Amino acid sequence: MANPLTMKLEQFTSFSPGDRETLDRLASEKLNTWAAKRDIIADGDHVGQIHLVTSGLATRNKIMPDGKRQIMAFLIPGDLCDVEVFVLARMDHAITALTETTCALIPAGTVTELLTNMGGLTKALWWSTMTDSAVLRERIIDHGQRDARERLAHLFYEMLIRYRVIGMAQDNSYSFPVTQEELGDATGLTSVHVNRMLQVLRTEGLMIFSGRTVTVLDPVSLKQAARFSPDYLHLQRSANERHEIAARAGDLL
Amino acid sequence: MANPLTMKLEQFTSFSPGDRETLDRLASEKLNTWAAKRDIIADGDHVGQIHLVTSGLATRNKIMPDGKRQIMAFLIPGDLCDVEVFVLARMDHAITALTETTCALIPAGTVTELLTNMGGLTKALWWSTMTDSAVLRERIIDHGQRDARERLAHLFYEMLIRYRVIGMAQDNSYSFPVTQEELGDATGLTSVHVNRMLQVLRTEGLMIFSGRTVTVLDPVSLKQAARFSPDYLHLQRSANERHEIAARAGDLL
DNA sequence: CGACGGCTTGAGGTAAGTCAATCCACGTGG
DNA sequence: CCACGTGGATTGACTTACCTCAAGCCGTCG
Repeated sequence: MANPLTMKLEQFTSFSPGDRETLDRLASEKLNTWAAKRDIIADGDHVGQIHLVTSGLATRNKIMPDGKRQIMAFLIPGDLCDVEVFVLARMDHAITALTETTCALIPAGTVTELLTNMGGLTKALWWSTMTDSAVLRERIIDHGQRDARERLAHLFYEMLIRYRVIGMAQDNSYSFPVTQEELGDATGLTSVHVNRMLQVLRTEGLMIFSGRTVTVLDPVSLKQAARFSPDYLHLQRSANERHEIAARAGDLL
Repeated sequence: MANPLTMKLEQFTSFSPGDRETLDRLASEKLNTWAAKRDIIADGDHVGQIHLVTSGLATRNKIMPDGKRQIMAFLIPGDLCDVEVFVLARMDHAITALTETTCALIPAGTVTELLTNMGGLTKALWWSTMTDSAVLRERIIDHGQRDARERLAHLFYEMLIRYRVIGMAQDNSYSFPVTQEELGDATGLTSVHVNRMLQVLRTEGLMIFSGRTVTVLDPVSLKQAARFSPDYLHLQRSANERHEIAARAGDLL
């Protein structure tokens, strides 16, 4: 009987018998089962192996500080839970079993082997992809959990950090040449409503968006208004290196 | 002067001098510039090289059939446009310059080299990651473009395909043991509203969700109600192989 | 100067949320 | 075998965040 991962992958590629055998073996070798409502991987976990769902149903989810839960994806047999292992230090969300769920654990050895053979460019590609996904997930949270004002605050705060990281922010302001229409298309709002919320943020003294430039007046309050939690950007390196990034984005995290 | 990609990546890792040199070279070797409002990569394009933004501002976006635009991400210097090259045949969205934007093109040679050295498992990981991202992007479109009924229809239709692909759907029905509360957490709706919309879908004769089981009564109409476009799942192989998948999900695409 | 793209403001409409009661299926213990 | 508790589904009445439509404004560019 074919395993669900191979079935999925065969939708787009043909495997050599060797590849298929490897995949089949990985998918059946080291199994583990979780009861319903149990976390397969908890938010913040550092995982050294990859989990492949082989039966059951799980969710990729995040519990917000206010207790609300955002489900970002349903995981069914054949789905991988935590490819982020490759490059990111820790999970920025949880994987939770909805029903009894069993996973195949792709052994740490295989993973570290792949990691060590990885060139600088490949690693760069993975990191870029993984953080992009994390940003996409945050955008889903946006819509589920944040209202219009919070969403805009979040976008502007995130962009400040991203421009800081590449050295293109001057202090707390940066050039961001978009129209309010485009802000609307990005946040799922109308330009009319974007306009009104920008006024609110301005009168609150949090930030100004004018002349294609964002000026953050009160970073702390803006962060609060955005209900911003920096972990999803994965900018934190090990503690003894932290001073290096402090110069760029550290105080925003 | 450090290039933005290296600056970004150094937030999480240290490079060997050799790696850094390679990255710096790739980021400056083959440059190309696009005027504002031009597509850097069009929806449906098949791309053989990777685009790295080095200056300017672009969006990752999708134009819907009704003409509305959903911006899924802003791309700033240091961001990669199309890592999907690795495994997916074609782009399922566009990259558009907002202002004049220049990109470094990572040459096709480098990319194919990486591709050929890729083992079956690595390829599987990439494909899984890339389609997961595509599903995440579709979820963003959900919130920007679809109302509650369409969103639920979309979720149920997508799950039907996914269960079909792994051989776990019987005809047009599948077991989906979630509560209406959980459907709400996934779609960004309240359980109350989920309930009402499920009733609508039922009375319209499109589908029934009862006893933890989804039964699609009218797949064609459900697909229409969901405004479902299958390209983001990347299940289409080359034309001469298409008959192979017809048995599983083909008629749904 | 007029045209145009983008911003601003106002008046009304609607999809979805909130709150709260009721109902139903079930499992469990007396 | 029935009483009860519990988690989930259902329904109704009311509220609200955001949308739509539409007009007016403002700066810029040909």
